[in-house]
Amino acid sequence: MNIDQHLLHSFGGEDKIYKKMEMIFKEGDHAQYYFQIVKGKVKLNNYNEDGKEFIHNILGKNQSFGDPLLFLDHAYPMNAASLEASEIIRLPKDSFIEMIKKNPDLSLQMNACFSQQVYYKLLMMQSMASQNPTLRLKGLLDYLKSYHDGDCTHCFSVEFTRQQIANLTGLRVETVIRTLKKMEQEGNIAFKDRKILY
DNA sequence: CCATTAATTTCAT
DNA sequence: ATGAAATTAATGG
Repeated sequence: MNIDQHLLHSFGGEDKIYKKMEMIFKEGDHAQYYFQIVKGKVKLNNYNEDGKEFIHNILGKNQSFGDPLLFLDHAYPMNAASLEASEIIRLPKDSFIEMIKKNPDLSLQMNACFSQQVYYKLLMMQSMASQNPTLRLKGLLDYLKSYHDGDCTHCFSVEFTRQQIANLTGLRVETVIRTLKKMEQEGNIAFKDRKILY
């Protein structure tokens, strides 16, 4: 979701600065704000029973996060933390609801966003259910590319570290490296420096 | 430069 | 085939 900054401000949205690696909300918290990134990157994650991290998603400029929880009476099922110094607009839940009531078109836009997210999450889930690391990586790449507008082959560059990719797919970093190498040989992906082009 | 962090390789299982 | 540990490369001050 990407809502006009001026509109957010006019309903009481405030700019908040987060330092690198700062917690924005954590699992179990009750949703109180709508969050939209102006600058920086945010990850949504969980830690499994033996402390390994699983990343649900990494969001950037003009993307919102956690908004589904504003419509539910549930605690957050995951954490949100900044990956780098970030600027985020924060709008209190009640004001957010007010804003939507006064701007019905937003409601429609949100439906479109949620639908899109559910759709791609479903595709992701199918890929992640596979034991085959190539399919998991391919699933992630397709998912990431869906956020990206352009549609040329091997020109979408993945700006994540190998470790982050591992945490997004539930694979080990070595497996990611080995599998990516294989995919490159098979022509599925290309490399520019060490970044993936898909 | 040195320190930190990421990528890759090695090695044991 | 997989992951922990060691090594090498890059990034940032």
